[in-house]
Amino acid sequence: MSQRMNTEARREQMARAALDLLAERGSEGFNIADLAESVGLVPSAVYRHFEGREDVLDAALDVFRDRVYRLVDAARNEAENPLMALELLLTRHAKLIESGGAVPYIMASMNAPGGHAARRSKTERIFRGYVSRVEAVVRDGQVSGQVRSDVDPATAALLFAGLIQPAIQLRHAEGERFDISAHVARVWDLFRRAVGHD
Amino acid sequence: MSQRMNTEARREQMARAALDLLAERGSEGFNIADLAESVGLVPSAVYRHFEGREDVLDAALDVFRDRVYRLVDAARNEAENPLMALELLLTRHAKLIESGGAVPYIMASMNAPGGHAARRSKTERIFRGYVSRVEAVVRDGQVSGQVRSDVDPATAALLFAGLIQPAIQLRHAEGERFDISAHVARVWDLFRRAVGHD
DNA sequence: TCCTCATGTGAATCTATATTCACATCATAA
DNA sequence: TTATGATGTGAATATAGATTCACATGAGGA
Repeated sequence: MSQRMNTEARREQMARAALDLLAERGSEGFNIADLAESVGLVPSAVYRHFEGREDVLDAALDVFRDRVYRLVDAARNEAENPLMALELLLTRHAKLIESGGAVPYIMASMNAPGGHAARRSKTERIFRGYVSRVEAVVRDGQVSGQVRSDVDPATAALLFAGLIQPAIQLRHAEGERFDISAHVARVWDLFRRAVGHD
Repeated sequence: MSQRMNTEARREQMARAALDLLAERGSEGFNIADLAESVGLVPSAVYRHFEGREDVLDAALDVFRDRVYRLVDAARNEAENPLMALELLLTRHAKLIESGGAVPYIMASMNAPGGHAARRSKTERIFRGYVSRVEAVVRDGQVSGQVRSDVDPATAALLFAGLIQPAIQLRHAEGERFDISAHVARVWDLFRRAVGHD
């Protein structure tokens, strides 16, 4: 028999493992058997801790949301000023993508139609939460004078999200051949010119 | 019995229908039974014209690719100058998304991991083809002097793709509430400032 | 007109997964 | 030490969906 674990710890472990699997195969390729195996258990054991497949995906999304939001908040706290916060955030996204972390994939495929309605609306909320956090940083930038006041913060926040999204696709498709950090550095210059003072 | 049709016409019809279904439900939710019904046939009839599900998806991607590329080429031909070509292309993307056309969805979910390897590499090629067409327009812009020469065309092309991608997500999630044409107009100003002079 | 092939149909079949269930085993509290 | 509830296991079961197959039918050429 495998190592026993109380259900709270097991849920946590499985949610993280599920997120990793989602990163590799997407929700389409995700299945209970692989999840169970990845934590050294048998498929039926998953049902000791989750109501079913959707419940697992829901928990994985919670993990995802916490990680992403933490990433934004950390960048905001650590940087000296709002623009540097966005730059830091962008480079950290790139690093995560390079290391194959789960965050990037989900961010990119969040929009997949089909699938469970509740799951979709959850990913929608997560994305909006992300964007509104970035939007807040943009507003900070306007207060500090780094960002032009005629820039619409919501628009700039969506543009920021767009800096990384196509790069995620290419990275996923081309792997190492696509130097995402280098791309991000170049596109950051464009973004700064777009929102900053000349 | 349903209307008979020769296999070439039927394949074409089914490929288009498949693309519409993909737009609604994604590849995860796409199934042969619904496809058959949407053209007034019975599931097994699909196999008269396609080898199987993957073959259908492949054909749908061909339709998708042709439409997208045509969109870029048309914008390039119709506009007076490269920057206006990009603006026209962007607004047409927005229109397509508003009308619920299939193009936007696939563009957005193209990166979904999992799934058939051949299909993935096909979507990758399509995306790269799209980006390199946009890249060519950017180069034109540099030649004509509208785009700064220190801008990397590949980077700008990816940024351009990023203008529309997050908007697709929001549109998909929020529907009518998200005014994508208005957003696109605002983000275009940012893009022009990023790549243009002054 | 009659034949034959291409196309359409409905009923199987096959397969991958999720899910359930009866049973086993371990931790721990009394 | 023993009883009990929580966790893990392996063998069913259930189901959705793709795929196959034998048969039907209609259009067009001999």
